[in-house]
Amino acid sequence: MNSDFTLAIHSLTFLALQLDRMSTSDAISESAGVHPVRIRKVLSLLKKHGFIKSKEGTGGGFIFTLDLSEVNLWDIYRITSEGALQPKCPDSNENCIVGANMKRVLFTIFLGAEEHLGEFLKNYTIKEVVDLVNQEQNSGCD
Amino acid sequence: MNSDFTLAIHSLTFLALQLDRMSTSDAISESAGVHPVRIRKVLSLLKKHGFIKSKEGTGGGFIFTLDLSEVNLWDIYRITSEGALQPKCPDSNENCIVGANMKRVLFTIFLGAEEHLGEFLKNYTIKEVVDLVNQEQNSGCD
DNA sequence: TATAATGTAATATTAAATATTACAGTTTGG
DNA sequence: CCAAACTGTAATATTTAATATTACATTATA
Repeated sequence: MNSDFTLAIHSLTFLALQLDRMSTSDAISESAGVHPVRIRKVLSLLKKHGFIKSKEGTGGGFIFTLDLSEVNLWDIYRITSEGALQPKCPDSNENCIVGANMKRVLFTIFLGAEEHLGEFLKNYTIKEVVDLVNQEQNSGCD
Repeated sequence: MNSDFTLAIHSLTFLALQLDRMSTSDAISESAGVHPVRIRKVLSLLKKHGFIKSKEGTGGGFIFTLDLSEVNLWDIYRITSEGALQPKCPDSNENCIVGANMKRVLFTIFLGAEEHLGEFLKNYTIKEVVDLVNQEQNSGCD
């Protein structure tokens, strides 16, 4: 799995603490420790789904559009990483009953696993994540 | 996540269909489409946990030691891939409240997610996987 | 109209997964 | 007892996936 999912969570949490103004991809990337182009890529997905809006030009950036408790981690997972749990099996031997069928069997099992994971992730909205971040010791300096 | 987990499932399923004799890493690797050295590495983990035993030398190989319904996918996951769900966050900015705390918050959430996933994986034993493989259309040729 | 931003494609770099090679140790059968 | 067929494991090479970088078009603002 790539880390688009956690980057999306990080970005939305960042935006959640700046609800009154736009944040640039540069600012978010500095917080997350990744390249700003990546932030823009991930956020363009979230924008498509209406979680945030963006504005180009001077004073532009990204800003939350929904209520913090309207966006949960399962929503974000599906947008950024659906199917990522699926193992990338090498082509196995079609002449062996195991090789010929294991891929499909695993696909079915992992599909169920992802759904199950979803039930867990639905329990966390961005609001909860923000609360957890605030509860942690380190209050940062900026 | 690497595919040691699915390789382990594949290997054990292979062994489950050859309960009366030893299977070599070469035979398993042909079924799974990976290098035999990798099979030996993964199986050495399963051996440590008593799921299988091995024998060196002519006529040697690997063989199941437990009942098929004694080994479930959560057992196998923990042995081969525990912690693999955890995202590998880059070092984020300690001067930002989000950057400074997100890593710990995500760690906690993903720990719970993995536990939750475990509850799902416990429902599948190797016996069930074997049944599913047999139910699939393609019966192989070997 | 210069500047500061997003949007996105193309390419380069880095890191992770996997394969390969090499070889020591074990068991078996001739 | 020795050659052949295995496992066990470390070291290295290769491939693939993730990420970063560059480049530049587009949009907005002052």
